[in-house]
Amino acid sequence: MLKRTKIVSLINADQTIDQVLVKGWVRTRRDSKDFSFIEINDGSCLKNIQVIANNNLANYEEVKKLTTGSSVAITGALVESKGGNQKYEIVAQEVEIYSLAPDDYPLQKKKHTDEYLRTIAHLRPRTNKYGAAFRVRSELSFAIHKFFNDRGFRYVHTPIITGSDCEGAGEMFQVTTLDLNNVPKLPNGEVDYSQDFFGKAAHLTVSGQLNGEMYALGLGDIYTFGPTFRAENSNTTRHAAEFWMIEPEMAFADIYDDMDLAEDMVRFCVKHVMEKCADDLALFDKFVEPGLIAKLQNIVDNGFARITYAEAIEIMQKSGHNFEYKPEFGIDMQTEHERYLAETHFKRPVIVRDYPKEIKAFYMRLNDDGRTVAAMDVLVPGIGEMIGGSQREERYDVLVQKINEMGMKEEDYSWYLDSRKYGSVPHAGFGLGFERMMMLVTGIANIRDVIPFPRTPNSINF
RNA sequence: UCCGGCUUAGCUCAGCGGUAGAGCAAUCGGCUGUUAACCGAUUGGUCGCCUGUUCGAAUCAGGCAGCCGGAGCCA
Repeated sequence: MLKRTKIVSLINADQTIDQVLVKGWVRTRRDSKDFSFIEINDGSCLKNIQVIANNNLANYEEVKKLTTGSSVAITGALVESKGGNQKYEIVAQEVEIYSLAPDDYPLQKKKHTDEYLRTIAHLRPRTNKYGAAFRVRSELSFAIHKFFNDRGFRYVHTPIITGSDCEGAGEMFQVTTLDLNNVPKLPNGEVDYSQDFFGKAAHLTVSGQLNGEMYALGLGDIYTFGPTFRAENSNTTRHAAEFWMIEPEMAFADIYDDMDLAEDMVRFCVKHVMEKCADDLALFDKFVEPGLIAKLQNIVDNGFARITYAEAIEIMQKSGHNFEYKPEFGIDMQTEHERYLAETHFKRPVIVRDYPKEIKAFYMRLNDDGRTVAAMDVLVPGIGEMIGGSQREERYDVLVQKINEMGMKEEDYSWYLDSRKYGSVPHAGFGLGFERMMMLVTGIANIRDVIPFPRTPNSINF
């Protein structure tokens, strides 16, 4: 019994083969006088394999009815092509038709808009662009695991459902089994969560960082890579309600180790995808973001610029550029500022560190100047903030003071404070939005197009 | 959530006060080792929804909805 061969193997074959079996979907069919050209794609690579179906096939009349989107299994000989656009083609000995796609198949042999393809997200993986995007997504995921694994980082699975409503990274989705039409109430009118599944209010995680820190302080170097949820009503090209985040955490590390790790990781992943997905990236370079490959090569070769927040403000003040919001020490940087730094001034990714403490989270380590914290953001051309990280405040007293200063409840963080109470060490980490790195690598400008089935406000189809 | 734009054939769009068009797709036919093949014919639309203005509305006005872009929030 002949085994199926994937098209990627046939495209890259080093010699002809007497008999092969390929299975896939018809992309296009062109009839000739005595035979028909059928292009088959099986998703194993961007390229199609061209099949010659001669009119001596037993079911040739059926073969001539093959439409775009139909599924077939073809047995035949892999031979050198007489045409100019491909090295090999298959001369069919047998064409088995699994299923004929009716004439209302929504994907045509032409370019569709991304907006239209979003309305048929269940079928878009059958297009060149989205096939390429999701092959890259897979390869980029693997690159992340490979990078950390090679460096001895342990992969930690932090919880998706969390009982702490104060992870401090945004609005949360509530998780409940209570009957929303008949919610149990306490005498004071508040919801009686003691009757809920967990006996208290529960939410979907917005970050695994606090949990990740606990494991770094036991295993040394760890990372998480999993889904994250934000109930923010954000309607932009770079926000989704459900996205994947990578959060490494290193014990015995400071902000400089953290920046090195972030830069090394991005450069490793970009290089990996450039090597493994060359055809797919070539498609993006041609149709999605002209200059993409040169941009990525620049990232691999030249690395990131590094400045402090104070220097960033100074650069912008001296730039003569007319900002809508005047850059001054103390402001939270706006999109226009981030874009100016990465796109106009440095023209490459830039790491900004040492932000004013007032605009950053409680767990970031207070610098010796007393007014900035050891936080760093990686700003990327075209995307903005791709990574946010920091050295964590390891001093118990300072951390408690920060918690109180920010009006948070100390008792809510008792387990987190334990890590500073017992054997506290300097440590650092960051969070990287996986989809934003996908946007960087593919040039795809909308986050909805780098997630298989994106979830955004008012949109949860498929 | 705020600001702006868009919504006409299956898809991409034109038409912008006088009663609906093109290209592509689809269907049929022709031609051809073709490359999103090519040539010809045919089919296909309550012009997003509701109200109003007008002799007359796809076209003007108001409301609603959906989508897109920008901003905020962030990853």
